[in-house]
Amino acid sequence: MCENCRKPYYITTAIAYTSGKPHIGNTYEIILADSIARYKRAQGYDVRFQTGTDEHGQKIELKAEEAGVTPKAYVDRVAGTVKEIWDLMNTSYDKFIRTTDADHEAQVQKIFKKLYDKGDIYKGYYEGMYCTPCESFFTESQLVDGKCPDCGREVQPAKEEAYFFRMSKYADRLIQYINDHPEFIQPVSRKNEMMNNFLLPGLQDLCVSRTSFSWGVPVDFDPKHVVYVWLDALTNYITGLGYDCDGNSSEMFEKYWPADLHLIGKDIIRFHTIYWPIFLMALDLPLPKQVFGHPWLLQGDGKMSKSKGNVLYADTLVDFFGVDAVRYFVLHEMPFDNDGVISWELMVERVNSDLANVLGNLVNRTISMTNKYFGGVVTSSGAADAVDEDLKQTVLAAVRRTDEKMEQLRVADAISEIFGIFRRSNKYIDETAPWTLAKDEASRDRLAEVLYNLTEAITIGASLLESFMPETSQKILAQLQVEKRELKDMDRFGLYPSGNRVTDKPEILFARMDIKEVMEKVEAMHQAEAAGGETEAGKEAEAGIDIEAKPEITYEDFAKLQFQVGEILACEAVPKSKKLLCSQVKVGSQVRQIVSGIKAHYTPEEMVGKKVMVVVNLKPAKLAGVLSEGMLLCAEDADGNLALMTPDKPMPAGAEIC
RNA sequence: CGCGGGGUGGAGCAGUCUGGAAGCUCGUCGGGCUCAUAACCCGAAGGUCGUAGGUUCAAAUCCUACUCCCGCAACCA
Repeated sequence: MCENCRKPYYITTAIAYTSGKPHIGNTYEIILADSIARYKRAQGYDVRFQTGTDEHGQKIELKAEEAGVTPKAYVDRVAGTVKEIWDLMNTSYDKFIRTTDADHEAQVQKIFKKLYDKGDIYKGYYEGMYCTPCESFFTESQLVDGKCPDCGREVQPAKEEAYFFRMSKYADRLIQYINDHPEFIQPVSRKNEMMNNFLLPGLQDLCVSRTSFSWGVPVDFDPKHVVYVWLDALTNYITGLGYDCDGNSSEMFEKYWPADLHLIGKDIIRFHTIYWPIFLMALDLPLPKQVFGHPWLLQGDGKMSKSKGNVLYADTLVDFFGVDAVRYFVLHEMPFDNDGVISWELMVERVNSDLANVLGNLVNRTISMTNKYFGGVVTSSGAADAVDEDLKQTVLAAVRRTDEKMEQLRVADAISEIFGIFRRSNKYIDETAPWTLAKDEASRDRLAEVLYNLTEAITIGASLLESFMPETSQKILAQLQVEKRELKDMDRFGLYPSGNRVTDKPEILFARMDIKEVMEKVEAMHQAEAAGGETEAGKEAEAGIDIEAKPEITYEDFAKLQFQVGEILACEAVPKSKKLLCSQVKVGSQVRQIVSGIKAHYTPEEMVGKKVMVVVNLKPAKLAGVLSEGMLLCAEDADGNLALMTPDKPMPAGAEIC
């Protein structure tokens, strides 16, 4: 039974990007990884579980600037928050790597150099259309009417020096590897996606350096370049083990590499199943055995928005429900390859029905009866009955099926199997009706046996639960006053020590919650945030919205613009577009067609008849193939809500605005 | 024809690859029980499996077209 003993098992999560506090969707991944890591340990593996943070890049540089701190100070703070949340969620990682760790950075530089010397990385040019004020490159297809999509100004063809990785060189080997290892990409549906969209059409070389920002690992032999994201981020999986590309890797690296499982979000599957394997091939290292792209956890009540205050964070949820309830929810509600949904209502429902009713109540009633009828002593009397068999078989089968599900990484299904034990146990109580047995002294042995079977079933179920809800598992076992049952001993029913005594004061594991009260508390919390002015939304409400200031202009500049009142005569949605409405606007004696991105805020019917503010001398442009001769002006709030500007008093169409 | 995912009883999902009596959890209604956290157990109602065709003895499942929803992309003049 110990065929897995001490076999190494290396599991990683993606490293979290330190641009801000991770929300519950990000937190899901570490919890999922933790449950797998714990289960593997229970199976006897010598597990190493690594997580961490990705701390470089332009976005962080900008965020730090906004916050008025150095990038390092900024990432130190966010990395601290990430770690706090990971710890709060009781995740059992062995290593928390940061891409700003000195040893990681040093190794990235060596790897970059080595691949350059080998000829896999070469210096080239990143070509495209460049907008100088925006400091951004765009491809032809991104341009709007030949101009910068951000600011609308002229762009110039430009080249930026950059280093590239020769992906094409290894493509055939990778295709071969993926075909030979069907289990490599999970779920398998993603495999075809990668093959058909990227590998088979031919791989582009990957840009691996940047000169446009400096917050990154410098290329040591060409210091105006910094290593661009993937070569820096992905290598954490090996540098965290002590890899050294000069051949002085640690023992730990030799032991744990290749990784058994990279657990990542479905959005970065491409990088982990194409670029990462190719980097490893270039370094002559074996490839990870499996990459699992898990789905996403989405908010139920519309899109997340900071200003709406409905972004869910793990620590907020923990305040309401407790750590294990949150762990249970995200693990159980997440389908294998579809996105899952989270909302306050669903959270309360799961806590009440699964945790309080099915599990908590079962433990409570079992212990209560044991105390009431036997002074807390659990005894196997041997007075069996036919109904016992089904209970035992259900429990033992659930153990096996949990194992099968975990083997397939179907964690949600594994938990359901465990809860099957508790559901069956509740039914068993009804079938045996202990309170009836208690009335007849003659059935005292039978009563003892029934309670013994229940206690045993719960012991097994609670022990299995350790990987998913460690604290709850411990609490239950503590109340039963028994050690955790090892996985290898779960092929038998009846190992609970006969004559053992359970606690005489059982505690409620999960209290039922009232949805109305919870929603009231949520509402109060949102209001407190808004009123406190501590959140960004609060500040906006109090002080108005600050937007990025543009350079001062002269009156001549201003006078170039011509504004007039326009009357909307007709309006219709632009076909095949999501945001655009096309209006016929009367300005003076002429009618012009204007396209506006306000479909989400106004219906075509609402538009008709409105007097609006029009920029009339803007060069006409095509939007979604439709000509637009001008622009309707709107006010926009921080959420992107739009309001058309209309005259305060009646004005004729064509009246000049000055 | 931009890419991808999805439409299964009131809610959330499984089943689709490998066609063969439509299933799970929650909710609702009725009943039972009283050890327990108004919890537990049993039963019932409720579904044209997005629409329309096709293949087949048989389609939620395979094929074709269409439609709606969600991400991303693209347009928010």
